[in-house]
Amino acid sequence: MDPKPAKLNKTPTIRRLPAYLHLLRQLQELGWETVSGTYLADELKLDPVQVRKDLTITGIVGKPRVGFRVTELIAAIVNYLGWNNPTEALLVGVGNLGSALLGYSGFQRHGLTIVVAFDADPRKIDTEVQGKIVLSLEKLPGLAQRLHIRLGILAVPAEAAQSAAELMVAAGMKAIWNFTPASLTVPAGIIVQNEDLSSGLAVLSRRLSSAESEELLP
Amino acid sequence: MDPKPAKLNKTPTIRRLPAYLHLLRQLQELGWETVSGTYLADELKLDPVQVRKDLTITGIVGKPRVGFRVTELIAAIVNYLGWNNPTEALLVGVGNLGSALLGYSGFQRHGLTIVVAFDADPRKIDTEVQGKIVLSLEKLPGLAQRLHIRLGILAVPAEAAQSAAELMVAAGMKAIWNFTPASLTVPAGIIVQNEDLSSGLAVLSRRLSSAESEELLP
DNA sequence: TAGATTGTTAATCGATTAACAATC
DNA sequence: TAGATTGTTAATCGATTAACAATC
Repeated sequence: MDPKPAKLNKTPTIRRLPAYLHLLRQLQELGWETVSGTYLADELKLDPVQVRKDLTITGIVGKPRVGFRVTELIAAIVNYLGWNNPTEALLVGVGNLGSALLGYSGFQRHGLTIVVAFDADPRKIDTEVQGKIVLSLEKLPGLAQRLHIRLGILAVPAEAAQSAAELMVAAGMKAIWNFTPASLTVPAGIIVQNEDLSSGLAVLSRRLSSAESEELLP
Repeated sequence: MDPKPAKLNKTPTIRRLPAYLHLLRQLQELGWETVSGTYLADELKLDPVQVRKDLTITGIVGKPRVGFRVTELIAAIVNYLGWNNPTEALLVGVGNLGSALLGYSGFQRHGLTIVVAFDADPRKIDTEVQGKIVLSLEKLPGLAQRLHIRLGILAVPAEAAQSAAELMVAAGMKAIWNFTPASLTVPAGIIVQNEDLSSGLAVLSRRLSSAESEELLP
């Protein structure tokens, strides 16, 4: 028994796993049976040591001189991420971004299905967007509980984010995937995963302006 | 002159700046003239020391017992990120995600305008999506050069990502904002910023399944 | 003034990278 | 076998957190 309970977070590694997975699936289609960590590193512009270390998290061991079995590695990553057992989610906010998320086929491939969407705008209510029905927000609590949905995707305007989050929590959501720039306040134990485009844009903007100044004085 | 040229990367700090900015703008609307780092930390669930350290990157200094001037801080962040001088971009791939990006008003607010979109699908060509004209990919090189666009947003299917990226580079793009799961190979000096939803989903999935196992054995 | 808040220096923590023995 | 590749231990690097003097 450790005095400190061992964090075991490994977020940077987890973030890289989908890239490994994507590449491995391509290799699998090409008929590769094994692949070396070195090769994966090359393709993904990563350090080979980092690749090997990352892959240990899945529990897979490779063979020296040979590498890793492609099929086995794919299964291990998918399993580690829980992408083999289906998760159902609801979505709140059917604007531009919300509609795109509704129709995004990438989620399906990772075991995530958005089963229903909600919006406050009467013109959208009871229509279908991307083949998914859009309901009034009032129906959220009842439906969420009946369908045992515990993941909510939040894509409303920033001003509406906190109240929508509260509605979600009251309706039993255990996790909120927050696509708004708002910082949500939720009870302890509720998972909030922020996915904000503007932080990516911030990094990109800085890199662009650094590149510019280097052009001038190289 | 340093022997090592000083990295000065600070990506984690840069990623947090948009959150400060969003909150500061809210406070400004409420009429706040000054705000303490402690308060910002509280609202954003960050460490106060981290907030103060982050803000130093903008060059702004606060007053003990008072805090920071809201307007000044907003201006400093906007300026640091280069969000006050407009950037024009083109977008390739007008699928679900591409359409959402075309219509995403958040970019506008950060000085980024998508001026034109391109797609390979003849049914989309010469239509308007979100008020933006969609052109044939063939027209990209000529138009990009004429308009001096140097940022390309990539939202095509993964299989088409590499060739679209090459087209962009050939047309003079200095940076590619890559919304596909593909790992792009580009010449040295070209900036690639990956923005992959699946890495966010990976983190969320792990957090969800950890939470589940804790439910069983608390 | 007293004390809340700042900016900075030092300590801690975690992730990446380097070095290397094991092995197929 | 020889050597490419693995897994692991140690060193380095960078970011976060703690401690604290300065100051309004």
